[in-house]
Amino acid sequence: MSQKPYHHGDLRAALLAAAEAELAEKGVEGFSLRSVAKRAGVSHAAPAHHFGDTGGLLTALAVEGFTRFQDTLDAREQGATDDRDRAVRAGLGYLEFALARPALFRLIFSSARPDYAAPELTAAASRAYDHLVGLIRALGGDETDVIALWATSHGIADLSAGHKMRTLQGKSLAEREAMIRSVLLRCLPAAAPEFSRIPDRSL
Amino acid sequence: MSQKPYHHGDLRAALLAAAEAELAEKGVEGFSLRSVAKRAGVSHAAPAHHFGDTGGLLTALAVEGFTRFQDTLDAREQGATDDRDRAVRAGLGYLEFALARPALFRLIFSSARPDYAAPELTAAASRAYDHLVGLIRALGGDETDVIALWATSHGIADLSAGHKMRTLQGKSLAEREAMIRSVLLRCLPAAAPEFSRIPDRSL
DNA sequence: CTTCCCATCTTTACATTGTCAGGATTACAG
DNA sequence: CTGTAATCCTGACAATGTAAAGATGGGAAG
Repeated sequence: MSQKPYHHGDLRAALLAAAEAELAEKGVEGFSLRSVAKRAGVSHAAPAHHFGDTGGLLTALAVEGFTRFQDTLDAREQGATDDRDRAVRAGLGYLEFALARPALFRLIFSSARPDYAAPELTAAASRAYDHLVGLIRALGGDETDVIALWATSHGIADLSAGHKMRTLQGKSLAEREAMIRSVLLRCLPAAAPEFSRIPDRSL
Repeated sequence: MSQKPYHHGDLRAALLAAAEAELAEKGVEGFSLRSVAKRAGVSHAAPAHHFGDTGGLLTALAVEGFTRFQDTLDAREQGATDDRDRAVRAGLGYLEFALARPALFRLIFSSARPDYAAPELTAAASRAYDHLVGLIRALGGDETDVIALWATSHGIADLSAGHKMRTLQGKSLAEREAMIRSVLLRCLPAAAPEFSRIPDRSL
């Protein structure tokens, strides 16, 4: 049973792992379903039973990608000094994820292959969005503030993932973080006019 | 000579036009070279002589895409009241292009298929970047300001092109522009402290 | 005007890919 | 032990990208 069991046991998870590796190597545009099956050591038609077609597999992978995305942001937000710092850290997490897994980032944000009508995927995406809204609400911000933080974080992340923003690539990590911090701070709702020892959620 | 001349006359341009149509319909990920050849009414191997392979065609298309991108921004910048308004209009042009030609936008900013080492493409991209730097310089801004305006403009455009930012889709056009204007204004270098009748380029 | 060269385009061929249909194997309930 | 359904495989087909070799005609050299 250890060499080649006809029934894999947990092929679905194995295929997802293989798909993630394939994606990381070939990118979304070079992704091959048959190659994924080979990685998992299984026939080329095996994925069909679990995911239907290629879109189904990429949809499932996108769901997993969203949770990993959110995990990265959550990890960064830990240790924030206040709500303001927390929002900035979320933006830095956004970039960290895009640089660590650029292909997965592209899959969930810039690809037409996953089925965004799938309830699991819309749920995963909504969770991430709601989290962002929570960050802004804690600062007393409105819809415009949500757009500002999201767009700026996404822009830095997407351009960096595609190696388009060479200005940032040249800098050291510390210097880079400092620049991004100052950029993100502009996007947050105006700070309390006075030195605020007052609780942030006053309104 | 009007029915089927063996020599097309200007096949290269015809293929580029067909490729743009194909891209608009199928997207980058559904792009087919053979389908492009059919559109141009030519054999499936005809593009090879002019562009080498698919990457070559998409590279040439990306070059054309960058010039159209810049044209859209330039058109929007016309009629700006001052340098500050001009930078904001550039951002709105960024979005306008992404919404008008989402697939072309993805091709030049979020695809791995064009060859970004090709000198024509790097030149076209550099022109767009240099233009952005000029906008910020006119406002007395620095590198951080360039990143801020670019990232925010790109984020709004990319998320809108992918229909990810539903908040903006719901709004009317006027309301949408107003929100984006206020977001972009945050990214620009701090305004002159006093009511400025003074020429902007004083420094 | 004729001849020859070569850019242009076609035809043919092959490997790869996604998807479907049908068959083989195994787990599991009765 | 037996039958059923889930799981996985084999085989086939159309579409695709790419390379090789042939067909066509424009244009220069004589």
